[in-house]
Amino acid sequence: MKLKYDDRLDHLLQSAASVFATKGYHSTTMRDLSRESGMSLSGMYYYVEGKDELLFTIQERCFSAVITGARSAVSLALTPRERLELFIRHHVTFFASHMEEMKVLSHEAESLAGPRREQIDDLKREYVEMLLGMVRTVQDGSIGINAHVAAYALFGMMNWIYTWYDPEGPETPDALANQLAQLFAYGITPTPVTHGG
Amino acid sequence: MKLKYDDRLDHLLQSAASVFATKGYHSTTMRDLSRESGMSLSGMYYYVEGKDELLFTIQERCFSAVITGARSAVSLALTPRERLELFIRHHVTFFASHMEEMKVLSHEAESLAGPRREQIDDLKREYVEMLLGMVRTVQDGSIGINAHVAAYALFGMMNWIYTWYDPEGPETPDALANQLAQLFAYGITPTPVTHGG
DNA sequence: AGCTTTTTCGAACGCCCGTTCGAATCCATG
DNA sequence: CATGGATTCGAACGGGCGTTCGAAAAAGCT
Repeated sequence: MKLKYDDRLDHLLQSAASVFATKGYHSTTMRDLSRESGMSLSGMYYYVEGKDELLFTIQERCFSAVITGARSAVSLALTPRERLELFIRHHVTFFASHMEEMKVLSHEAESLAGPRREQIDDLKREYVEMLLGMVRTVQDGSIGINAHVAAYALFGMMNWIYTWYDPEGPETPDALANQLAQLFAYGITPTPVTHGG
Repeated sequence: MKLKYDDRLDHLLQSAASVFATKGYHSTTMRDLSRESGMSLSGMYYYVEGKDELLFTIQERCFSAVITGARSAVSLALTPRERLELFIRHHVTFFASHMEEMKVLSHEAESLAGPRREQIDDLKREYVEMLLGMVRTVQDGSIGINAHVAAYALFGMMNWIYTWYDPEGPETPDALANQLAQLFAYGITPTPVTHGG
């Protein structure tokens, strides 16, 4: 039964992500996490080095999943535009179905320091580079909006989700993803032709 | 010399905004603020009730300035589209020229509690309602992107600025504002006609 | 059963936090 | 110079924080 350990760790990480998302990393105490996870205060230290390793592991696992998922989602695209659209839809639906972890990833980006912070920043660079490439390809040399500006604007409208979106509300994650993809491609102006998707 | 008091308070608020923006509200200690402002630890309490009043006042002043500025910027518009464009340009340029306060406003939205939190939330509702109205008017009954989704997506791409934009960098605040306005209106696809600005 | 390894946890430690308070200092006036 | 309100601040308090540690308990093994 070596699963026991991993299960307990997963449970702790899940509880921690939930509390971090609600109260914020710095206002969350180890005693909060103890209460939420059902473990004793000292018991948690059997699974984790300390509070910051908890945050790091949540962010690292979540970000890795996002990147892996994005690569796989995008791989099916036939055109640059479709690649971009699939990237957006993956990011948004992943976000909507992992709100707590994604909020912790987005909102607590500056809460880590040292090597752990750098490791997460490396993942971020990788992910940003991925989108930047797609934006450049779609723009294809045309000068209009700077690729960096466009990429960060897109991340902004996608990551801001955690401040207002309710997955249980009227807008399904898929519908939300579609609207953001369309908005980024064509703006609020209603598209003349909705291209299959 | 009654200006002395107001000047000292402004100085304290400015220092606090700077430190809050850099370290985050909860990781900032009153001793940090004492060091940055040059006042003594206990001396600050002559000007302010406590740490949370400091955050509240920063947010309240900043948000009020944003709303007032937006109203005035928008009042010159001739068409709904121009209203929206002026709103965006005002928000982005204000953001870029008050990065510290705006970061504190955007990033520490959940750091207050109780009546103070509610008062800031009231301002937020007012501001969101303002944009929502403009979006609806521009859309003019067309069904495409939900107005709420569009409005929050726009706030997302504008407020995300604090995570990546460097006002001293190659992109001037005005240029950034133009690009975001264009992006929201027409998407990444280069516009057939760039309308004045 | 006994022995070893894994897992739990109560109790405590040292530190730093926000805040208070009374005394010291400043400073415009009489 | 004397007076009194405005302003500053050193020192301290109580409390909560992250973390540690050694012993207890549970689980695995022969």
